[in-house]
Amino acid sequence: MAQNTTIKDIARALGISKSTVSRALADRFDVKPETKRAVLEMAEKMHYRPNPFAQNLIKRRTKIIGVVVPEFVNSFFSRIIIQIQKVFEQEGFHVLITQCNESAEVERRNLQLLEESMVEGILISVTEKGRNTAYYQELIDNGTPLVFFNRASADVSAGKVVIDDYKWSFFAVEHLVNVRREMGQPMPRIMHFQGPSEIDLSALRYRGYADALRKHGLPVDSSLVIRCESITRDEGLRVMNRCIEQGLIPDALFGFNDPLAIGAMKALKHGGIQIPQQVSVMGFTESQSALVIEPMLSSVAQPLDKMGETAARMLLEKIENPSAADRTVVLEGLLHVRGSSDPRMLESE
Amino acid sequence: MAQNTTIKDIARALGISKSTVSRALADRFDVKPETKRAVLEMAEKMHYRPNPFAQNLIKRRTKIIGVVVPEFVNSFFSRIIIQIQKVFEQEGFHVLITQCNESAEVERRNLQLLEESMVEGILISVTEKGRNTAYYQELIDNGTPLVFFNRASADVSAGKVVIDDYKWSFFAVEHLVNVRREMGQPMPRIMHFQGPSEIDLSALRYRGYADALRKHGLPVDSSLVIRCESITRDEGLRVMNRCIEQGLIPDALFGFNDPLAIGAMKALKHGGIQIPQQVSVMGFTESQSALVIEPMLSSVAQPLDKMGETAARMLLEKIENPSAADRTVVLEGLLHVRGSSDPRMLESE
DNA sequence: CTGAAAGCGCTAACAT
DNA sequence: ATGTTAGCGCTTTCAG
Repeated sequence: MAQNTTIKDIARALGISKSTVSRALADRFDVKPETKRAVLEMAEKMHYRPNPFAQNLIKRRTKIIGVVVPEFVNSFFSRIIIQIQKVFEQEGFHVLITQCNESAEVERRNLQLLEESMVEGILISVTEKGRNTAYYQELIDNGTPLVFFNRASADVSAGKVVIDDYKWSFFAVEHLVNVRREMGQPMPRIMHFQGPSEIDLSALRYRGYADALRKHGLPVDSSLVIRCESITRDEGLRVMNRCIEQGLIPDALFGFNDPLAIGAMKALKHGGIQIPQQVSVMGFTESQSALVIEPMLSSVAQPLDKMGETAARMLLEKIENPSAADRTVVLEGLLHVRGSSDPRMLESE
Repeated sequence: MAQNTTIKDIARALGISKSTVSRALADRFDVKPETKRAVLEMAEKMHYRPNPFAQNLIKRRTKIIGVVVPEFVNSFFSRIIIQIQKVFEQEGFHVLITQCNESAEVERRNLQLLEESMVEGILISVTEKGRNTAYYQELIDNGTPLVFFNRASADVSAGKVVIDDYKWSFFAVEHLVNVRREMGQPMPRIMHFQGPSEIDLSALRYRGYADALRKHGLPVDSSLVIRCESITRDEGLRVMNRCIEQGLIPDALFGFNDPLAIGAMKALKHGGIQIPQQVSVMGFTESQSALVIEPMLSSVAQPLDKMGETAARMLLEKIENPSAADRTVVLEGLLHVRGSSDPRMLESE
């Protein structure tokens, strides 16, 4: 950060006042065109760069927004962030990205960090149900616009961009029921690897699962609902291995997310169990790896680009008009049926 | 961004001068303990938050550093960034992250953006060979410390943290030669999917490949070296499919990176070719998917955490002492041999 | 059209 | 130990 030229330097070099320089630089109408040109030229020549801190101090704007995500090694949030950046950089905003490794404590620290940086708004996908709810509210009350995306806090009134997890879980499980019935199993036993209780979505996706079973006249058997402690491939592997040990082999599996489903597939394949002939597997939140595993994993894809862009625009609106109403936008998902659930899809892979 | 309390407000509330408040807040020794306590209490009560812009304006520091990466959907850079953030947040810095989608033009814009934000330093992994070299140099000359990580620009003198791509490519290919010879092929034909010419590393990894062949008395056959246009799974699939069509089936394949290798595996498997019995496959820059594909992909893992931390500390050093010498740290890789290259590894999967 | 002056919130001499 | 003053770089009245 070398010491830069200031408007004072330009003023002195041109023998005019710094107010005029400031006006010329701001392209105001009340400056003689020649003066304007002279200033612009000199500014160029002297490599003038406005000092954003002096500007912010006056304008009371930072032109920075903050993003808080639970993780970003899974490409899911990375893709959303790319869109967010695209929107905000177009509007001259900087984007401060923080991630909290699924820790509510770090999430809180990140929010504080952003608050201290005087961000003009925050986009957040929450880590744990409830833990920082009061703090989200405090931020909003203190005048920082907040928009939730993907994982929202039910207890806070703010802009939200989500997909209907309940609905798409329902569809996913309905597909599993149908496909197993078409394979000649009228009463398929469908297992669910449930997400951790700290994540709101776990309950939602479970409800979709349970209601789909009920709709099709299948019992909701609690021994087929297994609570996972984390949502990684390793956990999926571990949990499914335990099931296999106990002789608990279902006809289909609906995983809370792709990594869990893929881990389970690994365990099943290792145990000599045929996918999808013996067990149909379905993930959620389609990942890169869904197309790598064999057979390819059926999953619910989410419109990540749209989610990022919608959330970004919503925040932008809130920043420009703080009294704008809080809206909740529900985006559609997309059920991708592949070989892991439906034998008919195997040939095309 | 609500209008916050200022030190002036605190001073007025306490009937003292704002300098004293400032001193008390800065925890200076020359303030009466009671006064200090009173100020701190009042600050707390009034929800005082220092205005960073006023502070920066005086201190001439932004406490922001910028990161520029070519992409971050592949978890590779995400992991490095997490470490970078860890180091800098501990030191009270903010980290501005930008990604350029492998576009040199966007990279340049990002650098300008960071420069305008008056970042105190930049960590960069370059997108394209040569394209912005002059600009990197300009930034350094203008006093912005710059540290390259992973992909460095050979033409610029600056801190660098890399792995020895030549060496580890050499090892990777040597392994392929050995494993094929142990399988009874004295003169294995080893193919290389080369990275795009715009990436410096492409040439390095190719040299490692070629030299390993030479060392073991194998010819470097240019028909076995295929230049890829991008480095995605789809490209790997496309290129290998073309090879198969042409009846060009090697005994082993060394991919520029994991996605290319995985795409190739997909094509080979689809073509009914046995991995590793007929073709041994080796990737580079170990990815998540290496453990998902079957058989699991042999690859060279890079110490991402260490790379992030080392680069961050190097930049920190440069910021604190601009005259510090430019060092280049070469980190060790790790060759992970798995079932995609070595049949003996298949059982343990 | 332009200059002088005030002030954004804060820190740092310089006084006392 | 505290108050006074000046000033960081910029914008914005207010005069002319």
